[in-house]
Formats: sequence, structure tokens, C-alpha cells
Amino acid sequence: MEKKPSIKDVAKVATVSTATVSNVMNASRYVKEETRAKVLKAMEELNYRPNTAAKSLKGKNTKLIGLIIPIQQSDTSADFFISLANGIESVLNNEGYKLVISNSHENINNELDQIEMFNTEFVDYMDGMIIAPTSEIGKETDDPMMIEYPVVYVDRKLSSTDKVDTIYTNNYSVTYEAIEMMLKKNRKRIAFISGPIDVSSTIERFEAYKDVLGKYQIEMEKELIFVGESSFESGYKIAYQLLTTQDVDGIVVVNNTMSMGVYKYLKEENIQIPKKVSFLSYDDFNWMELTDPTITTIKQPSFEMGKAAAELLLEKLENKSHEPKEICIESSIIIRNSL
Amino acid sequence: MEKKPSIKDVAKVATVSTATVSNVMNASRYVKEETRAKVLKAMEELNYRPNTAAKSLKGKNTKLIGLIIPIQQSDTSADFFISLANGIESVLNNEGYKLVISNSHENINNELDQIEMFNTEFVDYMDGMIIAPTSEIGKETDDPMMIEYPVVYVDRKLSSTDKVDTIYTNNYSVTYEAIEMMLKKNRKRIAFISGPIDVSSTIERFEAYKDVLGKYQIEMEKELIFVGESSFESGYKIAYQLLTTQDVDGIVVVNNTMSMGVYKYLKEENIQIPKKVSFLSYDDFNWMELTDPTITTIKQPSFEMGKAAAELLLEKLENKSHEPKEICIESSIIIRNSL
DNA sequence: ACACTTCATTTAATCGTTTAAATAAATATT
DNA sequence: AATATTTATTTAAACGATTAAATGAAGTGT
Repeated sequence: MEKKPSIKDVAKVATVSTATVSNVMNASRYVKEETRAKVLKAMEELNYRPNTAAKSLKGKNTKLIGLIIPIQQSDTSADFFISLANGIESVLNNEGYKLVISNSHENINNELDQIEMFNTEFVDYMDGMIIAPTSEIGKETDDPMMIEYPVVYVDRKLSSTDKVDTIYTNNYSVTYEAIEMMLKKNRKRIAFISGPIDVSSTIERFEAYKDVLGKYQIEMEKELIFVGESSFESGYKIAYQLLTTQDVDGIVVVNNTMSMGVYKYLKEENIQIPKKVSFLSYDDFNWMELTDPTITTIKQPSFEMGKAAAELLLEKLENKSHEPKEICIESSIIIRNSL
Repeated sequence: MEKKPSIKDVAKVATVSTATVSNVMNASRYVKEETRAKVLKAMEELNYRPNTAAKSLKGKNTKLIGLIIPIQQSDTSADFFISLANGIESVLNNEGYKLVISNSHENINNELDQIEMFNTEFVDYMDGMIIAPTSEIGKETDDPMMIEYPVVYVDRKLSSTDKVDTIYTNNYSVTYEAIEMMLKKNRKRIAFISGPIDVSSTIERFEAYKDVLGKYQIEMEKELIFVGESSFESGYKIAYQLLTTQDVDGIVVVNNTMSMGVYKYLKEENIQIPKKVSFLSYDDFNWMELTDPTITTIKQPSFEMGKAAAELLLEKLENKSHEPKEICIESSIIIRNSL
């Protein structure tokens, strides 16, 4: 129950000054081998751990990287971001950095200042940040006041005017291509279902839908477009609404949580997939091989995006002034049996 | 690109002392309304944010709670822990606390000291910690040296001798009950598949298997017990090995990632569920309603466990000295069509 | 008018580190 | 032997906050 030992305690035990202890720890100056040994022994003896807060206060690097992710409650997007985080850590751990994660919950309306608070609260600790911005957070983090430490944005592009370091994926082109595959299978009326259209990734997926229909001279019908919440229930309800009022032969769900709800309804109603209705989902999960039929989907390279983000951040950390980069990691279509 | 403003800058602009600024921020002493306004205006003007590192150094509470979770790469356990985290935050946010998460990766062999380092690295910042311990981390965090800040353990019990605050779930009894359900459906040879048996939760599930067989006077057969890695592939391989060499009529998989692999094999081989083989999984996911048959499983109350952990921690935070508590949040059996 | 409170604010020490500058001891140079 | 240089260590200020104690100004009672 003793007090946690400080550098002073170590110095006292080793009968040297605190400066010498610091020098031993950081190898910042030469210390005689004999003294070094004494200090090391004292540290060991006291089970001493340096106080990171004090380090950080002195402007020393903390070897801590922050990650902000927007996971909503009961959203399978968790997997996407966890995989992203794993990718980041796979790079960071090798370099002796540690990752600290916080969740912004994608709840903007009343939590915006909470996010902002969190964000600033951590600037002091962290050597750098990786942020998967919510639709609005960009407005805050853009503030030049705050960008005095390196940041890399990931997954979603900011609407910011200035170019910022971003890792993103080709939502537009891969969605375009996948829907085109549907069309080539002679689908005429394809519905589009998504969560809230406010983040860049979702917007791009919708643009792709619009454009590919245009290319095939199919008129976009309001009745076939559904913007719901990112939840199983929302997907289920939308599927009900869609299929009881419209005659469709294809469904694109660009939100994995919702796609479960939609699929559930299709199975329940015994609607033949893909014979009657083609089905395309977003994000790839193991369970998509367990259903009947297995589900064709667009796989986002979450792990690789994490890796890329971490690498870019590390680069910035070393080489303070470099041009902002925007790097695209390609998504791919995992073809199974639902198209 | 200016330097971040400090309390001194605010004091200067407001033409008061730093003490007054601090008093305004913390409402620690009475400050004349007029002065207060001046200070507030200066803070606003400079876009001032207090430095948490300095606060923490002074022993002030940081309103930050740390969470350590053990998520392995490509493990669906992510959902369990994310849900846990959500539960924690649902409580914490109301009280003005923020949650910071770090992943221990459940990789003990070579990362033990990294975990330990992380763990100590954060003590200075955090007001308290919630830890889902890996199988061995307990040994380190038990060290009385380190327990000078409040900790709540969750999900897994430590082998520690001293009683520590723990939130756990009734792995043993619910698993017992579920397997008993299988037995009552006249299943004679039930296989048991799990990930590494080193954390308390898995151990308890195995104990339940052993005991319930005992109760029904069924001899436990080595050939029906498989301990693999927590991965889809491992599950698939084990299922192959099991079903090509043994004649079973029930399978219990107490690891959700592996259960997907097992199920995949069963479907591929067109083995009738539950007619030929009863199937029981662990953890509940939306997709378990999408398969055919839908999957009966044991649902762990991850969100509620998180809530309970946060509540307990908050209680400790307020009321420094209280008896360690061990609280059980009940798991339940979600009955679908695979038994 | 004087001492006594009360009120509002400031001074200065403190938390646990780092680090530039100062110092002391040992070694080299003449 | 006196001086210059190198080596190893210490002193003390600084980082950005908090807070006990000190201070000064205003108000009260006699």
C-alpha cells in the first residue's frame, strides 16, 4: 500500500541525482557503467515505473497513439473497426507504440462537444491520432488550433477544404461494379437500402447506385430507395415495406447490420434468392458462408486500411513536414451465391 | 500554428492570476461574477483547453476510465467485448467519465511485459480501470504495488487468492443446463469443442460438460473433446476430424468463432441438424437467425456485464474503502432450432 | 477611529519528469 | 606545476495545472 515510487526515490536509493536516473532511462547522456548499474538496481528494487503524465507534460513523446472510432450500439460495424484497429496495432507494436481506442458512438447531435472534449483531452498524451470521423467531427478537428500533432483520417473523407492525410477505400467504383454485375444478370428493378446518408462512404455508395442505373438507362425510382437506421430491426422493417409494396428483382444493402434484417425477412417469406431476388451485402463475415444461399458481398480491406493508416502516421511522426497524402486501399467483391 | 494556450496565457489575457483561472474552472472557491466573466471570456477567446497531463500529475481526477480487453485477431469475440464496452459507456457517460480502451490481444507468451507496461503506463492518467484479464495477466495486476487505484475485473475470474471486485457470468450452470437439454432429447454421444482452456470462463464450461455427463452416467470420451484455436478454420478442421472418425449425435461449441467453422462443415456435408446432430453454440448474434436451422445458443449478457462493471467501479471511486464484491450476471439459453 | 470579520484574489510550493547550464573530478597538455 | 580539456554528475528551472497560506480591500460593530 506504499506510495508509488518516483524518480526521486530511485535517486535516493541509488545515491545519485534525479538527472542521472533520467539519463540512465533515456540513454540521453553517457553514464558510467558503475553508476548505471546502481541506478538499474534501485529501479528494480523499488519496482519503479516512470509516470507518463509527467513525461508528457515535459513534451516527451509518450509512444501512445490514439484511435477514435464511431461504433454504434448493437451495430456489426464493430467488426470492421476492430479489424481496422488490429491492422493498426500490427504495425504499431513493432515500433514500440501502444494504441488507445475511444468510441465516438457516431452520435453527433448531442455528443459533438463530448467528442471534441475527448479529442482535445488527449492531445497532451498522444504522439498522434488516427480518426475515423463521424459525419460532423471534421468541422471540429479541422480547426488549425488543434492540428499541432499528427493526425491520419481513415475510412471516411472529410469535407474539409484543405487536404489532410486520409486512408480510404474505393466505395464508389466497387459498388458500381457490383451493381453492374447484378444488372448484367438481367435485373431490372434494384432496390437500394442504406443507413443514414451522411458519411462520405455511404454517400459514395449511393452515387454509384445512381450512376450505374443511369448508365443502363434505368430510371431511379424513389420507391426503391430506403434510408434507415443501422440496425437489424430497421433492415427487417424496410424489407417488409419494400417487398409488400414493390416488385423488385434485386436488393443492394450497403450496411451490414441492416442486411441481416433484410435477409431474415427474405428467408422468412421464403423468397427465392437469387432466383426471385438478387441480394448484395456490404462487408464480409464468416457467417455469410453459413446461410443458404451464401451471400455475395463487398469486402472492405479493414485490416489493410488500419495498416496503411498506421504506416502513414509513423511516417508523419518521423518526418514532421510532408505533403498530405490520400491513399486508397481497394475493396473487392466476394462472389458467392446470392446474385 | 500557435502554441497551445496554457492557464498562464488565460490569466494574462484576463489580467488575473492562474489561481483565479483555476478556481473559475473548478468552482473551487468563490470568484466575483465580474472576474469570472473576464476569465471565461479569455478562455473562449484563446480556445483554451486544460492540459490533462498536468491535472493528472497534480493528482486531480481525470474523469478517464481505462478498459483492457483481450481480442484476438479475426475473432468474433470482438462483438462480445464491444458490447461490454458499450455497456460500460452507457453508465459512464452519464457521470461525465470517458472510456479509453486498449487491447491486450490475449497474447501472453511474448507480450506479457508489454501488457504490463501498458497497464502501468496508464495508471497515472486513469481514475480507474476495468480489466478483462487474459489468463495470466492476473499475476501481474495482483501485485499490491499496483493496486493503488480502483480496478474491477470482468468476464473472467482471477486465480488470485485475495478477493477482488469481479463481474462474471454463470458459465458453469448455464452450460450445464444447456447440455442437459441436449441429453433430455436423447443424445448419447456429445462432443465438446472449445478454444484454449486457460481462462476461467472456458474452464467452467468444460467442468459443466464433465459434470453433466457424470450425472447421466455417461463416460467422458477423450475422442469427443477438442481444444483448438479460436478461429473459423480451427473449428472447421475439428469438425472434419470429429465427424469422419466418430459417430456423434450432439456437438457443443463453447467458442463462437469456432462454432461458425463447425457449422460450415455440417452444412457442407449436409449433416441434418438437429435430426442427426444437435448443435449448441456460445454467444448470441443476429446471424444465428439467418441460418437453416437457426442456432440455439447461450447468450452472455455482455452489455449488462459492462453496465455492472461500470457501476461497481463508480461505487468504488466514490466510496474508497469497501469490501470487494463478486457479482454474477446471468447468462441465458436462446432456444432456436438446432437442438 | 479602531480592531475584527469577511470576501476576493494572489503568491508560491507542489506533482514527477527532462534538460540546459553549472560544477567537480580526472586526465591531458605545456 | 600550472592550465586546459574531457568526463561524469549535479543543480535548478521548466512543463501546466492545483491549492494551502498569505495578502489586501471592503464591511461591521463598538
